[in-house]
Amino acid sequence: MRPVICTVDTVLLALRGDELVVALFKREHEPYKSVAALPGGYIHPAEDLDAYAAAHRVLRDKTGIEVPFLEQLATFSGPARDPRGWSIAIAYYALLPYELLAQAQKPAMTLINADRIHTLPFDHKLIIDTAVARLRNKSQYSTLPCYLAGDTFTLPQLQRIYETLMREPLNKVSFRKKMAEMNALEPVEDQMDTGGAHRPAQLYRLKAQFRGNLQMLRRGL
Amino acid sequence: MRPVICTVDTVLLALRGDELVVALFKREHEPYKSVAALPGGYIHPAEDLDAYAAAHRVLRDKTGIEVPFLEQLATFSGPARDPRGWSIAIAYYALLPYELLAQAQKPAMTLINADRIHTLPFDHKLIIDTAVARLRNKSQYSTLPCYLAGDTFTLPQLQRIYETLMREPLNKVSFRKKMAEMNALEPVEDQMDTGGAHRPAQLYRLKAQFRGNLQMLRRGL
DNA sequence: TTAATAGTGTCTGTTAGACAGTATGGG
DNA sequence: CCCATACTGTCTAACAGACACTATTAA
Repeated sequence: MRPVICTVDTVLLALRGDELVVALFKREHEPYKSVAALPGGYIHPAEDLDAYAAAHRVLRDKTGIEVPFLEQLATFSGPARDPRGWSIAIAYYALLPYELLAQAQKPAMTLINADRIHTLPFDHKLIIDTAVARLRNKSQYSTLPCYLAGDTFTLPQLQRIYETLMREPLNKVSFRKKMAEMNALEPVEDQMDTGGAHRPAQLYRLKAQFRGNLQMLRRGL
Repeated sequence: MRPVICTVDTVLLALRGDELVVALFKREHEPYKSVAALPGGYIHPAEDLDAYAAAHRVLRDKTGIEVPFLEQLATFSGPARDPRGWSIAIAYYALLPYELLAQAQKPAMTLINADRIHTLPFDHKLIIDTAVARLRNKSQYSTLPCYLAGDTFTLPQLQRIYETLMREPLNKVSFRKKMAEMNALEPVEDQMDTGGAHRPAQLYRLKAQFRGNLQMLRRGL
């Protein structure tokens, strides 16, 4: 009886303008060698404390980045998803600011629109679709989209991020009330947005206690 | 290099009166032989189409029941959770009406209050706590609690189930508006609740298209 | 008729959101 | 001063929930 193949796969997401992109990497090994696919790899029992640590390791190795947000998505399994045999992929999704992803550009990496995925090896299309659905869903009632902004950001910038994810315009007054209600942001003292010929906006950052975590709204946006 | 141990564990939940109970089974094998724990077992690659099918098989074997609702919860992993070595448990949670669970009573099965879990083998306390938190959370905005009622039920019965899960009284008018908004229930023709000396209630059932699925509310209860 | 619970209409306080006003920078 | 965008106060409409009223059964 052949053992079950145990892997982790990660969906690394960022916002490039108003486009949600996912990072694919040219595969170094068979199967599907040199085809673009989600970054993933075998679990290393000798090295990994758990699957979360394995996902972190995979992303660190492929991108050199310590991602600010990484969460388990779901586990995909079965005999057909991997030609090597019956396999398990514990899938994670990670969010990061586009600037961070762009400056760590690796030759094997390509960014593609996460809403227009066509054919990919394994069941990676299904995994990406699941991750995007989860991100869009959680955006309705949590601080999740903050991880797609930089370390500091203005409320108008953040609102544009939410609007892009939710694909609908949001009311400015309500949006600010909801952000205040979550109580997860703090103003950055004496700092303002660089910008054009107009009033600068207050800069904010996630409070330290919420970095890596999420804060939920009782009622969504 | 020893292979990763691949298992599924299932959290079988039911409402006994106003008490949420989880089914534990006396273990047949080492480790923790004859200790009560979550029903689970190895994935059988030759037999299981995927981990979901394995969870269904485990529950069928232990209880003889085809559970009406089964959903993946999360995957737990690491070197310490199982004394046999580095392991993965793909955890599922299942809901069913208490009557169904009670009539399939097996000698190895015990039902314990899901809110008062103390020590259990492996990380089964963590898995149960995660399942209960998920159930309570999804109860706020979905049809999930319907699977704890029988095939047919009245709205007052269903409201009591929601109230038990959410641990707060609900407004009758609002509750009914929300149930209507989800549009997932249909009245059962010409049938009324058996009961006492009072007006009988209309019986409802989940529409066929929603059995095994969930319907979500845009804004919670 | 009474008791008991099912189901519904009405009113009220809260909240979401439209709108328009003020604030504050550069040109 | 003008323009553009940030922020905020006000008003209105929608919604949630309290309350009470009607409906329907058994005894």
